[in-house]
Amino acid sequence: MKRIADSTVRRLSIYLRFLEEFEGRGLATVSSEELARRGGTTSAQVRKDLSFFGSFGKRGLGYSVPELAAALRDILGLGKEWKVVIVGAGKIGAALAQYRGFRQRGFIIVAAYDTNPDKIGGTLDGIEIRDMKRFEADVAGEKPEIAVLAIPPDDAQSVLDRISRAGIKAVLNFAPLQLHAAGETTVKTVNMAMELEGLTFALTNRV
Amino acid sequence: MKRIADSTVRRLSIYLRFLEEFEGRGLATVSSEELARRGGTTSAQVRKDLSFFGSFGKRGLGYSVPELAAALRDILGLGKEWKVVIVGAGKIGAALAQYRGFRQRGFIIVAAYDTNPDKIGGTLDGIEIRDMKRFEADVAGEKPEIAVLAIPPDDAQSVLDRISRAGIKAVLNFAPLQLHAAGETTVKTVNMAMELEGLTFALTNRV
DNA sequence: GCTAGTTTGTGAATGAATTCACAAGCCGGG
DNA sequence: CCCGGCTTGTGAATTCATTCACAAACTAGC
Repeated sequence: MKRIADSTVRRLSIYLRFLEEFEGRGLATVSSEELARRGGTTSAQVRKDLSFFGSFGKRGLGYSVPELAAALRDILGLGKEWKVVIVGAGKIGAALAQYRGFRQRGFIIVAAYDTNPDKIGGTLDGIEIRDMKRFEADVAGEKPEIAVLAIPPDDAQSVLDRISRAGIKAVLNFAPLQLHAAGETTVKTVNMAMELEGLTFALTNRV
Repeated sequence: MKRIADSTVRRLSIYLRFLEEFEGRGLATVSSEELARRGGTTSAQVRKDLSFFGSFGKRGLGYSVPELAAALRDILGLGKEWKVVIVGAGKIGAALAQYRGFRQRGFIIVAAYDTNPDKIGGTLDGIEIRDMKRFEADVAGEKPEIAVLAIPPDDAQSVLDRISRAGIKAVLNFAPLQLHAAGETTVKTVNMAMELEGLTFALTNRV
């Protein structure tokens, strides 16, 4: 398979969000022009993005909303449920545990892990907080596909290695730190400090 | 000023993080090669990124750690303190309020806003939760430069317009939604669902 | 003060992503 | 069943970002 750019995948997510809105409103078809307007891009971009995966529209008509939505869900791997574990039951972990967007899209949070004895045994919005000591054994049994890393930066790299060795191939990292993924593990980092600096750069270097 | 790519600005943030680590360890100089290795890029990329802003190194020697750190702080607009308001005192707002990385980098959270009477008057990690009704008047007086938008998606666009009209030119958006910025306001969106879909795409379309 | 060994800064070359532009295909009306 | 009006899908052109490669500049050692 041809390599697909990250930026393309991000846009597919955006298109899917609008398609689901249109689905809810019962619209039957949509044009690349309409999707582009909503998503802040161009119609050519929309068509090019889709063309990497096939041909989903009808000339003169546009795209069937439910068909394109289904195709995008399939492309993005949202056709199945994914099991997620949260590593780190601090404030960020807590915010993520209660985030409704997860379940809505088929992400099932199976457990949270921490090393703090005061937290272990408690719950986070109904999700069990387990001892990190059990991590490897639990992963071997439950086989979650995705880990969310929400711990302070100091231990983040070593815990990532542990997650990776346990066999989890996808990690969403919230530690404010550049992590190096081992083997075939994919890491996406969400870094608020970096986004903020993007803003201050824009404020400072205003034309 | 020549337009600088987002990707360049992100890398500058990363370099700065390493430089601060080196500063803490008392290292005097660093080469583009070393910065590249840590940041997961190439030495040519590091030098090119810096070259957009000037010439900071010494041939044969590398870069002075404190000098380059200072230059990057200056470029990224971190030389001053920025006042931040949090709009939405839910779980995400709470997680952000206690995030130490903010203050560390000169971001002062002046207040949080909400419409829920049960929350108004309370605090979030020592930060006052105010009635959203006061928003415009407060902004006119306190002049915060940055707003963090942490509310459910339904009202996000209208609240963004309100923020923008109140005169705030930079918004960090956590609502899972594509927002359209009015006028000269810059919006950066952090969207966990989108990042997760990047991961499921990678898991699904593994080569 | 000369030489060997580094490392920067930057044009030129390459590679990647976006935009252009238009033929091909579809619909609806008469 | 043909025509006019749309909209897709996609090569070609363009723009943007990264990598290459090397002269210029510096240090250290002798």
